[in-house]
Amino acid sequence: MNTEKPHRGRPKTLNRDAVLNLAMMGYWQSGPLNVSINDICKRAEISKPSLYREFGNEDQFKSVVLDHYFLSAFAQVFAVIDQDKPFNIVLNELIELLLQDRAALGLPEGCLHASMYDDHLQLGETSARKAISFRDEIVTHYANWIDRAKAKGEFSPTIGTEFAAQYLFAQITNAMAQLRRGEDRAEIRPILALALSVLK
Amino acid sequence: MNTEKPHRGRPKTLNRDAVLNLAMMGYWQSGPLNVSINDICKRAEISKPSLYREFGNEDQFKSVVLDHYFLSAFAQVFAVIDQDKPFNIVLNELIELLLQDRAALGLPEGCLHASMYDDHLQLGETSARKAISFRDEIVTHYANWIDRAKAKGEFSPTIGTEFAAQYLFAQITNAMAQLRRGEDRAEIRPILALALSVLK
DNA sequence: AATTTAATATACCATACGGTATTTAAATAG
DNA sequence: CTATTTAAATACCGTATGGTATATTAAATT
Repeated sequence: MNTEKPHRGRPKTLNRDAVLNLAMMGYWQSGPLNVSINDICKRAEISKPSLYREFGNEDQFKSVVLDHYFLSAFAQVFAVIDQDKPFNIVLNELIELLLQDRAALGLPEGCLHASMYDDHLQLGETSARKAISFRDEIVTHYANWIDRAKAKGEFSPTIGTEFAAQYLFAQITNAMAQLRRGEDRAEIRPILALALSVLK
Repeated sequence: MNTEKPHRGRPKTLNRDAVLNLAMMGYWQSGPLNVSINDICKRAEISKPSLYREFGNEDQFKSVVLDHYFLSAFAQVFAVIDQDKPFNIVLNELIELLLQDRAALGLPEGCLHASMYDDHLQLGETSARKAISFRDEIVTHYANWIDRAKAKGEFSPTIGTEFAAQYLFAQITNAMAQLRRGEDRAEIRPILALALSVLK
């Protein structure tokens, strides 16, 4: 489906989605503070004014890239969590998803959102707020999952839901940071598994 | 004690220790990637050539600052661990030390070594190697502590020492990262406590 | 007092950054 | 064909970076 209706001026050649994908991969791979606008323009073969016209400034651009990541890459995590399976099963599937071999899929290590949340104090206002608000969304999603598990008697009612969700987020963020540092999956997996075993 | 023996040329006015302290605080506060040589020279009121003459290049300088941090700030951690007290007691004291109110002491949040280890892929060769080698030293120190606890029957013999030490390092690094992000101690403490409770 | 040595400060280098003023190209509307 | 609208590309701006060549200054030795 082509939604573009003929406009008046010179037709745009900038492929918004392609640029977002490329930038997402760059930030994901190298960290959101280690890829410059110049880099992105060079790799996307567009001019800087084109990027600025389309996205505003660097801060707003990063924010949109984070949106893009959240929709395209993070959705899988929610898909696993939202399954109607026993808590422990889903937890194991989640660990496997997070620690799967990325190189084989052509994807960078770690999690772009985790990196942006980690660096949010050095980011611009727009992207920092977005990173924080996505964190809240993720934690809430975890909390809903835990509440459902509690209702099914699959989760200890003595652990507060909100706290358990924050704990889950902290442990997963930690594992993602380890991955991004290039640590070995074989070392990360048992650490994450042990840390999350207290929720079983 | 004044170890300086009269040299031939102009006497140096650069106070090496003062510069190292100042740089350590800067890197500790803002992260090792977010303080420039220009910044440090301005704040220390020295010229750039003076700093380069004394320390080589930025990478080597950061490496020496990390040494300085390790000696001056990290020693407390080892002091707590090396106490001859029951494992659980020492573990609690360690948590308290790590999560003490830094602002009251005029110290930055987080841990400079943890930050440098976290960012070691973006650092120069010398400082990256030092960060890694300090990590190994820390993990070894943890391992020795755990072995002593095992000998006293205060630590489960079913958990591998090396793995437990890595787990400890990962959890503490995680808590330090949370502190540096400005998260609330009241949220961090129970997370760390729960994660480390599996070692009891 | 003249000379040597080493540390200092000034001023600069090339490079890269985020961001933009200005010109040029491509389409539609009259 | 001309005017208008929109997007593109070139070339530039000010600022900051890590790093250094050069000149100057201050002490110790001769």
